[in-house]
Amino acid sequence: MFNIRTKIKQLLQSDATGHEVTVMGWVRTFRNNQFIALNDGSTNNNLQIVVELGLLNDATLKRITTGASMKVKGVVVPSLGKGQKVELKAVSVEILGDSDAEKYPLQPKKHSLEFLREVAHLRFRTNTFGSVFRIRHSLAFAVHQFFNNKGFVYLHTPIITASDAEGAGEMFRVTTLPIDGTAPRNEDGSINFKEDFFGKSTNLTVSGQLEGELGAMAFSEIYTFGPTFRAENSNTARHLAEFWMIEPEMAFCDIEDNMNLAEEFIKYLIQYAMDNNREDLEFLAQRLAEEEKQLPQDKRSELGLIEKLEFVLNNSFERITYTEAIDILLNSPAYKKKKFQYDVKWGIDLQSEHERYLVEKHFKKPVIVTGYPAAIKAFYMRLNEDGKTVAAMDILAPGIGEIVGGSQREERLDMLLEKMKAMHIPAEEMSWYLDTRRFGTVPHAGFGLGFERMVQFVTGMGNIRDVIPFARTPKNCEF
RNA sequence: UCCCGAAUAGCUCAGUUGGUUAGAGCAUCUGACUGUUAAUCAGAGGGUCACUGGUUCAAGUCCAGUUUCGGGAGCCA
Repeated sequence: MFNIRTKIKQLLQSDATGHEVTVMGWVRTFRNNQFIALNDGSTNNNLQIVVELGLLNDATLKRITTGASMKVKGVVVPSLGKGQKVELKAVSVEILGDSDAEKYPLQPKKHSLEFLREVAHLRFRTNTFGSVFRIRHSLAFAVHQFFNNKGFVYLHTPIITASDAEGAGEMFRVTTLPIDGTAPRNEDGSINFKEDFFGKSTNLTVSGQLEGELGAMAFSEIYTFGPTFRAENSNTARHLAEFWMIEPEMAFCDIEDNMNLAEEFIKYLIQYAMDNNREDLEFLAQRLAEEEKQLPQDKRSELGLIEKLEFVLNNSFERITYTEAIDILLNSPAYKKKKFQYDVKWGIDLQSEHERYLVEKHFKKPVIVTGYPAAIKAFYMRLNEDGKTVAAMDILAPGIGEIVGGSQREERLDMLLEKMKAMHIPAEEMSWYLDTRRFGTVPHAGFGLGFERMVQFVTGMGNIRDVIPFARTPKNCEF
């Protein structure tokens, strides 16, 4: 029975009138006992339903409240009022689900993002989150389209892993053992994980990369796109305990190819949203512009959201080495005026303030930094000729910080073993990983792109909790 | 986790040097109006001032602790 439904987006796209349609959706507002603004989530634009006097009895009129769902059959007519080209003259109205106006939390007015986070189960019904999550969908779809077009194999790497050698952060333990202190013990008092479900200690994945490399060593190019878990006690606007990450891994590929792919990928995603989510981007751009009016002039962005995205599309990312980045920082007015809280010298890890200076002040566009000191990067990154830097690359985006982290991998077995020993990574447990270097090793590279950070960049949303449907952060696991 | 700030009606906020009955706009409810665009007009209801303890004749207001949220930092994507 529901296939007779016309989507509101489709209806509003056409100027055609005179025909009868059936629409279904949720009431945004009901004005004047006569005009219903109906929304079905296909677009932020509401369909105006005109209910003529006498069509409905008082009891039914009272049930048309904000949030109520309904099925409306009517005739599409040119609108007499301003604000919309066409409207629906109702022939019949059926309330599908009532919404108690006294209890429904959403009002036809502006709500704070903080408040809407507390009603995340209903915030999809707002314009802002409607736009954000339609764009999120588009970007996810574009991820698959991009890699599929290039012949990459989508590889599902495991969510539960026994590997704790990655060092990408604190992990969530996965166990079926009791937590009340009665778990089986070894003689030395430690927990006996041989009795656990998998017969060993297991965690939620912090990265699919190592498994991804195994795939690349057969399919040449793979990518993963799945949830990732970090048990870090991070309380910021750009960290989640559960987030989605895209990790391509390419055989026969060096750091240069890796950078090229990452830049092309990011631009592809932006272009896809520009082509397919124009209305939603325009809505968010306007929302941002209004928000910025509250700020003092020096805090406002130079570019609007759409201009920012166009600028990124039309300009190459700046590519510099870590050593060059350090030099720029050392020669910067900010450094000379001692504006940096953290000192700058070769060998340090770049701090947020340093990254922001490079991206937002110096280059004013996305920057790819390569050739980091080996000591501050992961064991699997390939050692450069100089013997002290590795073929790592981080892409830094304005307002977001690190959006991509990647590297060419160390494919030389002896070098890799040496590095693992130096970094106290148990080679025995990683034997399956090392096999790729033992049997037909090839130069290869890959990167990880934080999906939510990408959504943040495209939508302009300042807090990562507002670009994932249900955020998991320290002390918060609602819904 | 660290630094700073905040928590008052369903929402957004005001509340003076501590002072007796805690306010506004919007929302809600009732009525009016009926081509409205966050409709408008009139009226009404609505409060554990985050929580726990303390100081005081008296605490929304001062102090301590806790919780949560926001801004910044660290860890990172």
